[in-house]
Formats: sequence, C-alpha cells, structure tokens
Amino acid sequence: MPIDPLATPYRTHTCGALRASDAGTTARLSGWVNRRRDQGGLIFLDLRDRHGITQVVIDRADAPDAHDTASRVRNEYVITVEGTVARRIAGTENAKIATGAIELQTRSATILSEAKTPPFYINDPDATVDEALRLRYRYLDIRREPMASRLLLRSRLVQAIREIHHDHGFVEVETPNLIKSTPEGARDFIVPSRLQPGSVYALPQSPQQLKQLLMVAGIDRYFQIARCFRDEDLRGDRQPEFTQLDLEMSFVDEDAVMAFVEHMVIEVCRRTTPERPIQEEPFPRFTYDEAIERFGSDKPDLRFAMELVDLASLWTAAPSGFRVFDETLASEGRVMAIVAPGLGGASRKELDELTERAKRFGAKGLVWLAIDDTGAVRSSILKFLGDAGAERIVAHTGASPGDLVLVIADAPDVTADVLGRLGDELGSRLGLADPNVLSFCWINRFPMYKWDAEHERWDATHNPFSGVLAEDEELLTTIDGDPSRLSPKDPAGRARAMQYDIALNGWELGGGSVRIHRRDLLARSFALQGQTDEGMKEKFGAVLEAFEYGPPPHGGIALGIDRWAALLSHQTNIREVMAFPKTQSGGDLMLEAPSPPEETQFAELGLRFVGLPGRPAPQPVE
RNA sequence: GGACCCGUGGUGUAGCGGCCCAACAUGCCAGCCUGUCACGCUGGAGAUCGCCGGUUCGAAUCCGGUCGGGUCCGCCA
Repeated sequence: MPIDPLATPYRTHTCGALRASDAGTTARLSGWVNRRRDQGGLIFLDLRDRHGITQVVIDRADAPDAHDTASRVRNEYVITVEGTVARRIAGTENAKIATGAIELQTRSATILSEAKTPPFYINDPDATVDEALRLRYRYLDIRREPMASRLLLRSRLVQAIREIHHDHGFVEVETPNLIKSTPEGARDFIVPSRLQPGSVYALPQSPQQLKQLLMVAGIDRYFQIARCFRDEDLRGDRQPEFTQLDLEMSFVDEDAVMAFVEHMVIEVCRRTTPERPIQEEPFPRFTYDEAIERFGSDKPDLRFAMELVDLASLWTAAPSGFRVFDETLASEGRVMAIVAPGLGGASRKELDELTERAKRFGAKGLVWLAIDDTGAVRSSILKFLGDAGAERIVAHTGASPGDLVLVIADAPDVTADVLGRLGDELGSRLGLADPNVLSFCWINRFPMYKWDAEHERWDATHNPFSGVLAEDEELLTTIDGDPSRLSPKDPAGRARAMQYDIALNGWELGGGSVRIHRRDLLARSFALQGQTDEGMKEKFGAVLEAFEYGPPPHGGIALGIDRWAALLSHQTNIREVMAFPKTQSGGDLMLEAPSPPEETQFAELGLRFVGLPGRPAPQPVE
C-alpha cells in the first residue's frame, strides 16, 4: 500500500512526507542519519533526505536487534528503518519540522552505508565553512540544506522558464558546444581537433550566431537553456562556464521582444518566488543616456538609487573657488554629486576610505561635505568654497542634516561611473535596499559603437549584429563618407542601437537586441567596425550567407540564469547556485581540474607544450 | 597583469615576539542514561600553527618568497 508511486523496497515515503494523518500505518524510510540522541534504552535518530527530517525511535524493549543496530549508527550513515507511524506523546511534538507531529516506531533497522566523520557540519545549516572546503567536498555541501534548497529553487526557475516558453509557442533547440569561434569580445576556450590535426573548435561564448541561423531556418520562436563559455578572469558573478536563457524571435520589433520577456520574467518570478514582491510593473524603462545621467549606471538598483545631481549651474556666474571644479567645467568635464543619507557623522577614516574607493574606480579624487545633525558642514575643501559655497552645494543637492554629499569632478563618463559605483556601494552598506523586493528595469537605446582608439575603429558595444534605430540609420557613416577612413568624430558615434538590457536589483540580468537583417546596413555597420569583406566572411560567413536566403527580421535576448537564480536566492555569488563551480583561478577543487594531459592525448593531437614567457613548459604525464 | 584580505586540532575561532610542545566552542572516541530533538552527565584522544627561507638568545606571532582560497581593478556584456 505504498502511497508514493516512487516507493521502492528502500522506502515507502520520503523523510519529509509523514504527517499525523499517517498514524497507525506502516512505513519504511531510508536516508542519512542527521543526528543520534542515545538515551540508553531509547535511541532517537533524525533521519534526513532532501525532502525533510523524520524522527525515528528505537526502543530496546520493543526491538532489541534494531536497538543494537541504532547504537552502532553514526552521523551520515545511510540506513533503512521500518516501523509504525505514531503520533508523538503529547507535549513532545516538534513544531520546527514538518513531520514533527509523528515519529516512526521502529521494528527493524539496517545499515546501508557507513560514513566517515564529515569534514564539516552537514546537520547545521548555519555553520560557516571555508568555501574551499565546501568546494572540495561539494557532494557533502549539497547534502546541506542551504545548497540543496538553492539548487531546488534553480530547478524550479528553469522549469518555469521552459513551461512558459512552450506555452507561448517557443521551440527549444539545442545547439552544439563544439563550434567555430563566434567573436563576442571575450577570449574563446579552444578544443583541438584530433580528426583535423592543427585545427581547433571553440566553445560557444553564446549561441548567438546559431540562433540567428535558426531564425533564417524559420524557427520563429526559439529558446534554449544554453551553457556558455568565456575564458576571462573570474569574479563572484562570473564563471568560465555559465548558463544563459537564450531566446530569439522572428517578425518582432524591440517592443515585442521586451513585452514577451517582461511577461515571462514576471511569470517566472511569480511561480518561483511568489513571496517576493516586484517593485514596479510594467518595468521602468530608461534610455542609456538617461540612466547614466540620472544614476551613473546602466543597471541601476531602483530599490534605492541615489540620483546624481549636476552642480555646474551653481557656478555659471562666478567660479566655485575650487580650482579642480572650475578647470573640470572649463574643459567639458562635469561636477556631480550624490547624497548618502545618514552618513553625515562619518569619521575621517571612513571618508578617506571612500576617497580611496573613488580613486580605485578611476576618479582623480573625491570631495565630501558632511552635514552634522545641526546642519553644520564639514568638508575636505571648505577653505576653498567658504561656508556659503559649501551651503550652496548642500542646498542644491537637497541634502538634509545628518547626510553626506559626495562630489566627483572629472570627464563626464568617469564622473557618472564613479558616482554610480559609490552609490551602489553605499546603498548596500547602509542597507537602503529592501532585500525582499525584486526591482527590474529596462535600459535601451545604447550607443551602437564605442571608439576603439587603439585600433582606430568603432567597436560594437554589444553584439556586432545589433540593429540601429530607424531614425539613426543615416548616422551609420563616416565624417567624410569614406568607410575606410574612420575617425572618432564620425556620426556613427552618435548612432543608437535597438539594444536593450534588463537589470535586476543593480545587476545586469541580460541583454539583447533587434538584429540587422538587411545586407546593406550590415555591410555599413561592419565597415565602421573596421571589418574587411574577408574578415567578415571569416568570422560570420555562415550568417552572412544565410542572410542571402531570406532572413526574417528578428531579435532576441539572453538572460543569465546563474545571476537570476542567485538573486532569487538572496545570494551575491553565483557559485552559491551552481552545483560544481570553479575557483577564482578556474580550478575544480573536487575533480582537481584542470590537470596535465596524458602524453598519448597530446601525441594524438600533434601538440606539445612550449611554455610561456617566464614560465617553463609543464610536461604531460605518461 | 595588478592591489588587498585570509590560511592555527575534524570544523569555526582566540592567541599576534618569551607566560603557548597553543586556548575556547563544537565535532570525534569510550562509559552511563527510556521521551530526546543543538539531549544530558563523566572521562579521553586530537594541531608544532599552509609550505620554504630569513631576522632574533627565542617566532604561530616579525620579514621575504611560495602555494591555496577570497574580494576588487584591469579584463569580461
């Protein structure tokens, strides 16, 4: 009479299943021993699997053999127990666990596996454990509740994504992992070919070109949970392999893609974390210029966003008296401020730290004005501004007593960027953001290109296939009309792309664009990017050829699943939502990857190590 | 490529020039205990302080290097 269709000789129920209504029935459970409480003649075992914990009681008087087994059991042993489900004696129920109303009164107990004492506490979800140790014994870390529940959340996230896409007529298509390099700006991982010695595959940085080919193929709504690979330095939010929700749609404009994605994202969050409110629907939209101007960021955290205040208007009539400000303004720089609420009492040391931080972010310095509770202003440059000058700044920013005003004077992009980053940091340090709220926003109309001074050409800021706004089409040209003579003054620098990013709580969650499908525009865009016809063919041959066979207008987006899962799990580190992540140096501490290849593997590929400058060649192993 | 932080019994921490062949908690082992649920009680084992070198009469403690981990800048969309 198993209740669970997954019942097996090992178990009729999971360790989280039994309730008071099951009292009187016979049940068999298998799991890990979470804890043993040996009272002498009476032993309590907390039996754990990923579904929950059930208390098992073994009474020497009732089941001497089982009692003998239970007395030999240790934490993390795997056992099977069979007995009667019974309501606990009144007053001994445990409200902390779902099965706390009952216990299993055991008739028989069998040890399935013994276990060494684990290297860290598996039964204490709050125990802090060195991350390197967790990674080395990841299978034990995942046995712990916090990791297990995050992987579960991630699984539900992906499940919801799949369901919603299928419900909307999307086709899930797998694309290969051994492909030709699809330049996205990052370094490729390379896989040498044995059958074609001397040639290599590249692992996809994203399925970008393949999904565009699927559009030409008529798969008008495509999606994939795609593994992507980028050989760049790691961060808390960047791993060498990561997962994207990749999607592409035909016969769409920007609004259509954004509308679907927004609907999908809301629905996914609703199904996955219904308890977390979404701050604003529809998601606020900002143009790139507006986002930078207002927040100094193209992924503002709108839960608290400190808006930038332009101070230039204070000194149109007379100079500020502080030479850095005046010279910055005279040389087309900007002087802008943010207000950090409640930090007016910051110590000199804290302010110095902020200054250091600002310099690290690329500013030349930081000016601060700290307002105490009485309204008196301290400032690093009070002697230049004078009391009146300082108070004008404070008044202009709208700061109140007890606040701290931070001012950056620099080139426009530096000023905005540094203040944006300082704001983010202060926001999290001051706890201004409601940790429970999900705050999405869209940023669009990104500049098409960024001038690459080193190579003297225009670089696509996102995808080289990103389309240009219709109204900016004629800007895709050079200043003197000669596509081979590029200059930072080209009108192309002002062209804006049909490019949109979606941000969540200050993180870039994803980005996409409506692509260029017209050959003439594509040729012009590529020319600006300094691509020769041959270079284009070499890199994008398949897409360019396909585009000669009737490409539909199309656009799409890619969202970072790891980041999404991390944010939904209240984590700032994507390793916490990946089963087997790598360390900052790209190593897997459990598998001990990477490792030197075997000599025969190298021989078959016709490879040998020659080493790197300053580093000797490691030798393959026999 | 660079800056910074961390590395002490199984785990998490304390100690930061002699009082330390290292302390505390927890875990582990043994014994006792029939209503516990972070069970309790009694007893016990367990680290030469990541590694190498140096300074010093003396180093876990200071210095240099190195390895491992992390945060950040560069890089990366």
